[in-house]
Amino acid sequence: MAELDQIRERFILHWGEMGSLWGINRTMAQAHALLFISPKPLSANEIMEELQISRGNVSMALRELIAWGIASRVHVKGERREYYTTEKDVWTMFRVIARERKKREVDPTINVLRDSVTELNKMPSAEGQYEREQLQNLLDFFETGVNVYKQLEAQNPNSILKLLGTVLRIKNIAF
Amino acid sequence: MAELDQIRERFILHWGEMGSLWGINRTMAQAHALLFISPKPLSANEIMEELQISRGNVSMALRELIAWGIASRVHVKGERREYYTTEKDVWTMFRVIARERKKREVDPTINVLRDSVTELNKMPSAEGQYEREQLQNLLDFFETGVNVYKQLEAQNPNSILKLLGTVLRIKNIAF
DNA sequence: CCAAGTGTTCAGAAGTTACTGAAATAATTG
DNA sequence: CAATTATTTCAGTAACTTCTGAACACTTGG
Repeated sequence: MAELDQIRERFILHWGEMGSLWGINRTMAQAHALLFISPKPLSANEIMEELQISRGNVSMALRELIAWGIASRVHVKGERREYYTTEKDVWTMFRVIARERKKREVDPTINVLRDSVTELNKMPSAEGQYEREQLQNLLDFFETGVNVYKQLEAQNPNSILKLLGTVLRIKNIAF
Repeated sequence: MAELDQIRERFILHWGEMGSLWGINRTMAQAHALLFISPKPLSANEIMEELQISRGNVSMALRELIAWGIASRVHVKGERREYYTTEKDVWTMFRVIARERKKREVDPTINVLRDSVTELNKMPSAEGQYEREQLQNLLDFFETGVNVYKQLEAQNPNSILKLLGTVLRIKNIAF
């Protein structure tokens, strides 16, 4: 049992570190890891205890996870307090994260690039030539990415696997 | 000309913000943006001036960019000081970034997951059942990702585009 | 309608990361 | 080889982010 706890803890700590590298705060990532490997929904108190953090911090981390769409409140019958759980299917979880990151990061970037290119196109042709090209290339890259994303978004996890399988097979033939 | 500067600045600031969200420090991302849209290599002095940051900060940001493999020193003939430039091809740039992030983030995660699953498999079968399943799923996900990455890594930018094209077409037939 | 349990918010404290500027080091040149 | 210029390093500080804990709000059971 101590063994199991140790493995859980290692995973939780690691996931927390990864979160930091990804611009997600450590506690939030840890709470996510904890919910992800817990067979049952947990109460705020249990999370508090497991992660050794304050009540307020738990409340904020859960709020954020819910805002991201990867955790949710669960009512347990006959229980007064709220319980929390997280998306358990890995593919769905990453799809949700991808959607959110696209919205927060990619879409605004595309807007900036599009506006910039439009502005640059209005300018005397000699000026800002190089800048125009580079920003256009970046824009094309992001737009291609968004197209691929949109196609994948519509698939269920199994279809995605099949598609990936196809890509890999094609590659093997071609090279 | 003021117009052009304004567009450059907007892009640089935005790229800096994106960097922060991605766990890359703002200055580093700004320096990268600046080099990316500059037709010619820039000296540390010029970067300092453009971004209004200290000499030391420029030095550190460049060191990091070089460590990531997306910027490099350039010797300009007859010039004493060093000049710096960045990978100008967008696809190559993202390939380099992907390789680096895989090394820093994905590989260590896979190691943790693999070890954890191995440990859990040694335990009495009833214990840690759920944890085992969840970590195994996560591991499978990352391993699939790495496989896809490895296939794509070997391609030149054009092949990647073709592959993506194929994927999108297949999708249209299947749905 | 009070006491106990739960959840939220937020000001300030603690912790972390980024930046400056000065000193050290290195490279170049007359 | 001394003077000049360029670059790196790093201690200390500034800026920013996260976390705590106390105040408040709400619910429920007695």
